[in-house]
Amino acid sequence: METLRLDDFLPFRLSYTSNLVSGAIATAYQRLFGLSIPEWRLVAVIAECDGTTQAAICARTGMDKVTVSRAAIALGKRGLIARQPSASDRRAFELGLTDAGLALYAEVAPKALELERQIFGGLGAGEATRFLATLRRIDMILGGPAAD
Amino acid sequence: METLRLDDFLPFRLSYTSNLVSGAIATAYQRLFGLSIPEWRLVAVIAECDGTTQAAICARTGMDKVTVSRAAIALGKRGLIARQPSASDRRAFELGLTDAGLALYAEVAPKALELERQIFGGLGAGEATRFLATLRRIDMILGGPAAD
DNA sequence: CGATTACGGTTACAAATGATACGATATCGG
DNA sequence: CCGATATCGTATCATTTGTAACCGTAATCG
Repeated sequence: METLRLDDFLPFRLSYTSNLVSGAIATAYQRLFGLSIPEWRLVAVIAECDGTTQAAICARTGMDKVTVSRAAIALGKRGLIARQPSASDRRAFELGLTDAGLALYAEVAPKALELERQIFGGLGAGEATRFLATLRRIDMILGGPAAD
Repeated sequence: METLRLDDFLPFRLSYTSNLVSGAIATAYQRLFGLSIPEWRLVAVIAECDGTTQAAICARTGMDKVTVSRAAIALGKRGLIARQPSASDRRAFELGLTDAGLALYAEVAPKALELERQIFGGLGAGEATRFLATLRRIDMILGGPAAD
């Protein structure tokens, strides 16, 4: 019989490493830009897709809608994003980066890529690519047909 | 210039998938055994290594010491683990599974392996192995020389 | 030894996170 | 149209999670 060793138990290992990475990222963003991880994610999504709504961000990132709401309010207060009432749906806001937000993004994005390179650059040639592909497969197994 | 896409950004992807897996595991354990993830981890570690202390569990699993303390107290109250004052260090407890704890573990461990198989069994032949190896490499990059 | 410092574990407190309920609008069925 | 139901975002509340202070004990150093 196959015995259980926590060190080799994939769900544990995955959580462990994810916490390590998230912690490193979180402290870096907090220190450099005063952004929490949810806030940084909002900025990134809005930069990629101007005019999205909070609900769309939830669907895309898996974040809770209240987490997104709080991050949006915080970013709005800091003048980094603008929240325009949607014309087609008066319940929703269309989110966009302000000039300040764009300026911040211009700083944050390269830093993000650099952090990624610092952490994952040490992996072998195809290793990072395979790793990402495996993560996506796991998403599909768990999330059903979703996963982008 | 290499552009940033959140969907391909490894720190995000890793966190996303980890949350998915942890969520699935957490609900299963809660429903089947009334165990939180920290509690389940304690049971697993103690089963593997009878007589460990809480500090050792922290070092091994990366959990916060107060999380471990709470889980230990809860498991003690449920009669699943025994906490014997250590002979060599009167501050520490040596943790061991009671008969009830052993019985629970005999149920939990196979279920854990089954869950792991359900989630990761769909991966290709060497894929899970490579995935685990990559996780360990990331741990080493971030955690310095540690990582077991 | 005696004092200082470090460590194991708990407690008390603060921050973050998620579940629930709500107001407002939108959509659907009759 | 109008009522029932679903959705967007927010606010409230409970739970979880981490941080800082604490009590004992151990180890270190003069």
